[in-house]
Amino acid sequence: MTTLGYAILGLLARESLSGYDLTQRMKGRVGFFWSARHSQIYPELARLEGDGFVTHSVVEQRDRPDKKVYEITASGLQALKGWITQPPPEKPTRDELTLKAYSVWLADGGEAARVFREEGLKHEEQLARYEEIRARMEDEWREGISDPGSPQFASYATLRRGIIHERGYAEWCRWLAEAVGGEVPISGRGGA
Amino acid sequence: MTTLGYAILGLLARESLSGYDLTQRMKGRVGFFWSARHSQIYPELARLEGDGFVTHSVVEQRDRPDKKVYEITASGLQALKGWITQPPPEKPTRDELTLKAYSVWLADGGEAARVFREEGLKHEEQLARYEEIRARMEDEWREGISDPGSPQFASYATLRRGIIHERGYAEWCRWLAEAVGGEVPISGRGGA
DNA sequence: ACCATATATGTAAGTCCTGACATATGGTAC
DNA sequence: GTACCATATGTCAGGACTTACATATATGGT
Repeated sequence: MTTLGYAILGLLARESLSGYDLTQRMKGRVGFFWSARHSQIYPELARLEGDGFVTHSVVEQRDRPDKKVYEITASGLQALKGWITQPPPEKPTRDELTLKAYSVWLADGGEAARVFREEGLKHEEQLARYEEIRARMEDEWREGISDPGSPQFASYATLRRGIIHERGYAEWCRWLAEAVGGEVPISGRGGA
Repeated sequence: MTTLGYAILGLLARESLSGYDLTQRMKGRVGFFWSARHSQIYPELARLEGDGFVTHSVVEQRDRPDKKVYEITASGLQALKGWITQPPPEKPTRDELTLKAYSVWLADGGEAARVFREEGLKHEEQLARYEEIRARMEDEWREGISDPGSPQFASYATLRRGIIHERGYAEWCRWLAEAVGGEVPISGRGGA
């Protein structure tokens, strides 16, 4: 089984979905640190069905094309449960921005500061979006997020991972931008 | 050009190295958030040479096989410099442990706590190794790490990224292990 | 003599993933 | 009418990466 397979099973364990729905879920990586395109999802669903981990039923729709709704089987649920508590194989971290930082000594300080400041902003924006979702979760799911047996708790847990990740990344970008460039471009302080 | 190509150029900009040396550098990801095996490095070196970004000279050795030492060219250095200050394409984050967390509501609390506690420990150990290197750097390179134009500074910057990453990851693992399992196995407290 | 290890350089098969190509239904805007 | 978009499902070519295969030199151990 591939990790993508477990990602799909993880979504289907919460609710039955079509390939199209799965694709939408895999795009918005909120609360879900994995992603895939439909070109990967459809063949994987076929494989999962071949292995007996999911089944599908065709749902006819009036105002849009028919769809295949996939449901997780008992066998699929068992496979998923077994996978969760197995230590993941450690994969090498590949981060292009950090790789750029490794050669930042060759670059112009001002230009480098601009790049790291911009990237830092992106992470701060993502952090803000996550914090917003967190506030909503803590407000609307008060019971769910305190019960480790509920899917709401699990969603909250991945969201916390996202928040910590973005916070750390943004902090590092700010520090590096400051260290290489110094001057922040407020109103009339042209660097030239 | 591939990112791997820039990774290699980034190393060669600091010192000339053989394919074997590059492979060793790419294994120990300390201060360097990228990795590659020799089976990727050798063909990439050939491509870089074909593009005129590196050149090699054969160095004969008495007590071991001869080697090809690669040197970055002016053209290679230019390409590298241009790449550093270009915003990196955003790639989806794929983290298998976080994906497991997304389905943790299905798992046994005790088993899940064990996994996340163990993974947390790994990150704490890596953090300790990084902190050790940091202490040595701050001690031995006092001038280098405060000069953004020195390779020492760049190494220090990537190390800081590593420290922040491991610290955040370990923190999250501890929190999650505590939330799903609670009881930490001290001496004689069998969970059965 | 034989074996393992470190050094040193390559190739090949297979997997995962991306981006592009491909097709079809029905609604809305012009 | 026609063009575009959202829905819906697929295939295919190619790139990046991993694992395994493959070869060669020299040292040190048994």
